[in-house]
Amino acid sequence: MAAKRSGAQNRRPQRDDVSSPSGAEPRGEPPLSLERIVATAVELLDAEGLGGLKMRRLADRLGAGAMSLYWHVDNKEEVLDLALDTVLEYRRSPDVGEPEDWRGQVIHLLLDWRAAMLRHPWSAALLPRRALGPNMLVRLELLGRALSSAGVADADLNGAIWSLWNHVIGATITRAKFDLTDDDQAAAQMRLAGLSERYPTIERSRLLLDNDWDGTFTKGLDFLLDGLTANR
Amino acid sequence: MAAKRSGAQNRRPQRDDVSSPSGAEPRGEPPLSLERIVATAVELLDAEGLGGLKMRRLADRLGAGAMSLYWHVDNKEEVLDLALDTVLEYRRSPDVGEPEDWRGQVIHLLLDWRAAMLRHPWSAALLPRRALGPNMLVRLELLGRALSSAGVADADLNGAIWSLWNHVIGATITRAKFDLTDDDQAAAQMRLAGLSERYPTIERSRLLLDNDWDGTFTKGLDFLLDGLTANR
DNA sequence: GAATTGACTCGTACAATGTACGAGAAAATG
DNA sequence: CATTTTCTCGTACATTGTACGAGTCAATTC
Repeated sequence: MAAKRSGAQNRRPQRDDVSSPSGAEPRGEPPLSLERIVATAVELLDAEGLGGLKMRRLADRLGAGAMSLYWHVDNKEEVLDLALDTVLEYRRSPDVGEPEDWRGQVIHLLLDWRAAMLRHPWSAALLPRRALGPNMLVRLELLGRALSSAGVADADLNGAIWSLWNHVIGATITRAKFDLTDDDQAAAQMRLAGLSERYPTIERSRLLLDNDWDGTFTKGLDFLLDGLTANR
Repeated sequence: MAAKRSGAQNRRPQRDDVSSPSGAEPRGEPPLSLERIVATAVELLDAEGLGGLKMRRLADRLGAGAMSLYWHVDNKEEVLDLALDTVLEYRRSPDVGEPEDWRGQVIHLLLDWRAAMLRHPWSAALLPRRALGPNMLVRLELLGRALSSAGVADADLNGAIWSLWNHVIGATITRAKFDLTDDDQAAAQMRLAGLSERYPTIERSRLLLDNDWDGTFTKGLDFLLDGLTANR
């Protein structure tokens, strides 16, 4: 028992040796900490993708031994959870905007959300498995507030939140997938062309090619918001 | 080179020994085949989830050696791809419905889609990574056709398809996640309660508890369809 | 019928990876 | 100084995907 770390903050006592006299470590590596681990994990994920995050590699980047991480973190999953939630932190825009423009607020909220995830494409793949971290909850809370202030009835609130959330999730995942498979994209349309008798419609519409992701996203968003407010 | 299998069908020459005289194999195991491998993989996934699919385990279930699978399949990823697409096969409902009821068709299409995925909850987690298999394409094709016949302009077609697709994806993933974390659900609301000052809205609406997933899904769908047809 | 080829199976072995364990170092505390 | 707490990390192991190559058996060719 007595889980080593639990919720312990890294209360480092400010190890104030300006330089270790024996210059074994050329780099003045700051000490390990949960924050540093997560930040570096995000770096690594951004640079190498989901598959690139190995505990050993992460430790290397931190100038630490692999097992040192495990004092701060229970396991790799926790690193991923924390990395995901970190990336989802909502930085309130300086201009809050007039509170009466609820629709603009919602749209801003969701666009920002989607943008945050697209900045870190690996985050999309984590969504299906990981739990909701505090930053995710903040976003849901803000969304709920905006909708509520827009006059969405309490009975419809959850449905509204989930619908919009689903839109973000779906759009982000789709977008991220097609970014990753990049070169596949042409190949995919090729494959389609070969079987164009079976898929005439999507072959003709070139569904897998020139897609206006941003446009699709905001259009779908408009439809949802229209619908949500239409039935009051 | 000469990739062992490539697109080769398993053209088994019908090994017609009714029973091997020396009863070494009590079980009349049918021979290995891509179909059997994928079918068994789906079984395993249904029974044990994504993490439960190990090549050795799969081979065991098939009464084969682990490495035998690799003649039929390039790697584990391919097994997952095939399992996902198998599960997404569209079985056309016997009553096709009148062609003029395009909206009913679309709704049926998407409900069926979602139902197929929820029957196999592991499929949701695969969506972000895997490519589009033939069965997925069939579904997109049918969706495109229905929308097209509904009068959606060609210019809007892709946007419409993707919006609806995103809705299915998002809803399915959200739903599957909350199914899996089941017991977490109560815990999640607890955690929320502890921090209810920070998340008053979603705490009050009990967002993480009593959710009417089916209702949310069809309602959001209605909004999207309304919007899609409203602007003609 | 003998030899060859090709389709298919599978045991062994290895590399990669997450992490249990426990020995320490270093700082805080008494 | 002694003791406890906090933190680091080398070693070792279990798990898992899969490369390799030998082996089996039927079909084909000579």
